[in-house]
Amino acid sequence: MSRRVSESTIRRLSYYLRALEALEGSGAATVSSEELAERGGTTAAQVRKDLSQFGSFGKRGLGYAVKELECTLRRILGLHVRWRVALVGAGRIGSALFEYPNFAQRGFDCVAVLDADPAKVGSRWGPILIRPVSELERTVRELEADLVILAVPPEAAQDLAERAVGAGARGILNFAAVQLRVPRGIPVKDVNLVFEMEALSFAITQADSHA
Amino acid sequence: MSRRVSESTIRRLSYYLRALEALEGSGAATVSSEELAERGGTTAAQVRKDLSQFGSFGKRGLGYAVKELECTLRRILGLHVRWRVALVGAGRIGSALFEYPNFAQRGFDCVAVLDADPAKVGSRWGPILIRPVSELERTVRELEADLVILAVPPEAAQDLAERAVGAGARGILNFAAVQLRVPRGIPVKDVNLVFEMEALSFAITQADSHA
DNA sequence: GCTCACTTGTGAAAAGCTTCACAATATTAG
DNA sequence: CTAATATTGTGAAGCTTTTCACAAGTGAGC
Ligand SMILES: NC(=O)c1ccc[n+]([C@@H]2O[C@H](COP(=O)([O-])OP(=O)(O)OC[C@H]3O[C@@H](n4cnc5c(N)ncnc54)[C@H](O)[C@@H]3O)[C@@H](O)[C@H]2O)c1
Ligand SMILES: NC(=O)c1ccc[n+]([C@@H]2O[C@H](COP(=O)([O-])OP(=O)(O)OC[C@H]3O[C@@H](n4cnc5c(N)ncnc54)[C@H](O)[C@@H]3O)[C@@H](O)[C@H]2O)c1
Repeated sequence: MSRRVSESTIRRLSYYLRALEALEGSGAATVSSEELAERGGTTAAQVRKDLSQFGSFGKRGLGYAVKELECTLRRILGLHVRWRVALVGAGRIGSALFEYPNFAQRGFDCVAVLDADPAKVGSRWGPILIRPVSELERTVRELEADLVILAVPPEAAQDLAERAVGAGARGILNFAAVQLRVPRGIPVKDVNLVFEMEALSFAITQADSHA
Repeated sequence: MSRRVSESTIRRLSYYLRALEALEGSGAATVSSEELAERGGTTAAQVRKDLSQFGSFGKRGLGYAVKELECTLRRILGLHVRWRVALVGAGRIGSALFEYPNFAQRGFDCVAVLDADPAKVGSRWGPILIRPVSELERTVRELEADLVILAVPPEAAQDLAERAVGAGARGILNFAAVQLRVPRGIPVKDVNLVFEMEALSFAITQADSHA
């Protein structure tokens, strides 16, 4: 059943899951690939291909059972368990993320916050005490953090990534604008908002020069 | 010269530009596709293919002139002009973005901040006065904002996107977890951090079930 | 000038992803 | 039970992106 699944498929699964949640709220019991496609911004054929990589979840003639597919998608995405997250960098982005209620709602629990700034270390964010980043390894190990969010300056990111992985972290969400080198098998997701803005800049410029 | 350029190519161009800036700082005058690839997390052949879509910028046997290529990439990405940005939603993400110095450094100037909350409207963020979102159209039009950042709740995003585009906005960076429908030719970039976390969750779960 | 080491630019091959098209299957109505 | 209608699951086709491989160009050393 499982060969390599593409990044794009995974992103779409997340969209489908959102769509299903919305549908469940509105009381629908089943949904067609057509409708799921509409909400996920893709095509019906793509929806079916995506899902078929993991099994056969629909009924011909009828569509997919909303609740059941929702549950299946959660399981596929690994969202049937809760994830333990350590946040490194208690700055502007770090604090926005920390206060973002969707993470916890989605199964991602922030179990620790770390920072290098002595002025921040020791202060409290709600129930969480900000720890010195020198305790990164111990924190990841003892609190069994699965995921690490790096919201630190670019020059600190590589070192922190290595240390976190060495201590047992299994995946990284990286806000620093550097290409992290990590051991094979450790997934890294980069978020770079400037790159997104640059892509907009390119698209507009391109359109202009063509007009 | 210009057929359709892929999203992935554009993202890599951004990486190359960062790499070139770093190289310029370290005094190097030329750089090979090999070295650029290393820093951009890709392969030498990919670098050359990416660049060749826009012209021939290298010298065989030597590589690329750092300063020159940097300048060329800026022009390709449309970063030789400054972009005027309106930020809609002065919440947690909005304020982190507003204070992020890299945007301005990169040519993206925040010319207005808008919010629906009467408690926020009228207060100042540095030199900027927060405006009521009812003035969105007028603001975009009068301040000639090119780009709009939507850092608002999902249910407000579609309406605001339509209004912004109607008033002349040419691109959107969207933090709300909805698939925006906009007129053809208006680029939209979605940032969804929960989706990134879910992709990590999937990758780890997948790896486990395979082990 | 000639050779050598190096590196680009690019057509062609390979790999990956999306769309198409339709047989297979389920439900409903008569 | 049969016909009509709906919708999935999937091989094959089509398209896009990446990788390969190498001719062609460049500068340095002698
Ligand atoms: N603010 C934004 O909107 C934004 C947007 C995109 C990307 N980013 C990126 O995210 C990262 C963080 O940005 P920010 O705006 O939150 O910066 P910030 O300066 O507000 O916060 C960075 C935090 O990291 C801490 N820190 C520095 N070195 C550290 C280390 N070695 N170990 C642990 N903590 C350390 C600092 O004390 C600070 O609290 C940067 O790489 C930035 O480029 C930020
Ligand atoms: N905080 C995060 O880390 C984070 C992460 C990922 C995504 N997001 C998404 O980004 C968006 C903003 O998140 P946030 O955490 O900053 O939320 P927030 O509640 O802190 O801020 C939202 C702001 O939007 C304003 N607003 C509400 N309706 C509006 C309208 N119609 N017009 C203009 N302004 C309006 C509110 O007054 C508030 O100031 C949300 O869609 C959220 O899901 C946030």
